[in-house]
Amino acid sequence: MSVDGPRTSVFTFQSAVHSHHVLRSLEELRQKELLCDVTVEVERRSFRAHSSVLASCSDYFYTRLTNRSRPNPTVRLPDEVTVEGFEPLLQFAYTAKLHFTKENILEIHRCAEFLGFQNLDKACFEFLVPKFSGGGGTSKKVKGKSKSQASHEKSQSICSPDDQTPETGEDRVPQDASTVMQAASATPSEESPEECPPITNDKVMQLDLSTLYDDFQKELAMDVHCEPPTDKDLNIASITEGHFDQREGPLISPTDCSQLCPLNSAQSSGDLDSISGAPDLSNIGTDDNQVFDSNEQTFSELTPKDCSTERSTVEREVAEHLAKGFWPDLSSTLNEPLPLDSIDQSSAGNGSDFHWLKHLDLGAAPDDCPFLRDLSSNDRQTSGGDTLSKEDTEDSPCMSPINSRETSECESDGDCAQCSSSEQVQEVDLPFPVEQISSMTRRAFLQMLKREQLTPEQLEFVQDVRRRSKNRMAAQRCRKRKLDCIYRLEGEIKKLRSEKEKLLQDHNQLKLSIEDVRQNLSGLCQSLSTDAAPQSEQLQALARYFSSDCPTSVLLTPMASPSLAGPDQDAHANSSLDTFLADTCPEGDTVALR
DNA sequence: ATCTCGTGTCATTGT
DNA sequence: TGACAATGACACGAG
Repeated sequence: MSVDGPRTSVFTFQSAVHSHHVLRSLEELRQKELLCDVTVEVERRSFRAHSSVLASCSDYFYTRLTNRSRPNPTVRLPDEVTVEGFEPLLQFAYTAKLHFTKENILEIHRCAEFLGFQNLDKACFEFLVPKFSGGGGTSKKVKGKSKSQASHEKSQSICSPDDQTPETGEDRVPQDASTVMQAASATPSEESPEECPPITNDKVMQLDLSTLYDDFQKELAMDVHCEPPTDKDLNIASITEGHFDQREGPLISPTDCSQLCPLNSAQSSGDLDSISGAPDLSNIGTDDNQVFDSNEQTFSELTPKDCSTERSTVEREVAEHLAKGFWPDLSSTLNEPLPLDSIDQSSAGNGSDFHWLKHLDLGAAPDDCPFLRDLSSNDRQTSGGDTLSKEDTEDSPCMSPINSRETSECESDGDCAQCSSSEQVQEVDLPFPVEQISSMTRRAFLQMLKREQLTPEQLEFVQDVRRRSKNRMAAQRCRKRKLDCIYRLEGEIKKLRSEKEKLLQDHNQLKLSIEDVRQNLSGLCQSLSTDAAPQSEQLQALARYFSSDCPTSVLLTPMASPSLAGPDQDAHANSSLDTFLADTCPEGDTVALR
């Protein structure tokens, strides 16, 4: 390995707002009908637009617009496309926001399918359409329920795939929506109207992939890193937000707040648990978002047992789904903490268990995230601040992994290690929140131990908690790395396979070329040997060679350069093959021939 | 009943 | 030498 000298760092500047600016400018241009170069006619209505935007969003427009030579074309859409379905899609193309209602979602879906609108089908319709057309349902994924409860629910909610709603006729369902699908397909008689109220007309949902950028408009995200860049480089532009506009509707029980989380694993539970202690999130929901003000109030008035004013489960699941879509790599980043030096030590008390939240600019947009907003409500209800009471830890699954989740997981099994750990928390009666232990810096931890004058029992417990917590996170990182490694290797395998494929194709191509050259040379030698009969023995041999499949080496000896004349040139025969080939063929072919 | 997957924990090793 | 991170191995619960 050689060292070529001082390493040159490569820096990358990436604007987090550029693409949004472009899109917004295009929308402004469209509104002013500036630079619009295409007219779309739908049901006798005309829409001016930019062909490049349409073509980039829709396969249909791509095909029609790229094949046109005439400037400023008019695209008349067939009857299959209606204004009701097309207008929101056009809006989406320019804003990344899809406004829809229960009434027009099917129409939009139909038009989107017809027009081949990208970035919508999987992310949106596969979930939303069956959701709305099926009348909604309750998620059976409720953490912490006893086995008997779960099996009871299972027996009630599971139905065969054949029961899927006829509107969709699709078997493919996103994994995260599978439970929804099952619930949605239940017959009305199986559903309690209190649990699954239908979504009414006045609930307009907004699929918003861009609004967050407004908050970042004056910010620039700068990734400065040395090559090679890694996936740890957080691109702020990948963060999007979800808007879930809702003016009325039941809310979910706070005791069931596991449903609020867009993630459906114990990990998510753990991460959400930690949110309750996050000061950054304590203000979530206090924003003056007009749409949500009423809900905030409703939430704050909720008692844990009061389900009468719960938000529609359907809407909640829709909101979850939207939020999940907005943070597509949220799950993948859950296990990946930021580098320690990137975490503000002042906020270390927030708990590193929710390090994934650090990937989000909560200060910029948390209030607009439906599930985070809801969490804040639960947060207020359950924790009420930094310190957690025993009641809190017992009642809500949205607590720290140590204090609550482990407790909630063990409802059916009272003597597991987690339960004993939880009980120990109560026994040792720590003078500080136990969730702080793992997130503190070592120095702060030691200072706290010194300050608090803990008993040996407390000390042992605290150190044990810290060790386990650190190890837990390390295990998560380790597994994430493993998975990343697997994915990377799979990618490399794929790449190598395609390279191999390409090389084989090249090989075959070269074989054909060789055959062509052989035939050409054969013909050439034939004609030469006819013209110069006395000296043509070698040429005839050459012709025989080129007309046969003999390996080149076999014929090296009789071969001679046609440029040489006279009997004494035999001496040069062997050495002149290269000259001959070089004269006859391009260099590449020479190599291939030999 | 069995398998798979995700996760927490422990023990060990290297830094 | 102690703290910590990484990782293999194991256990456990859920589906």
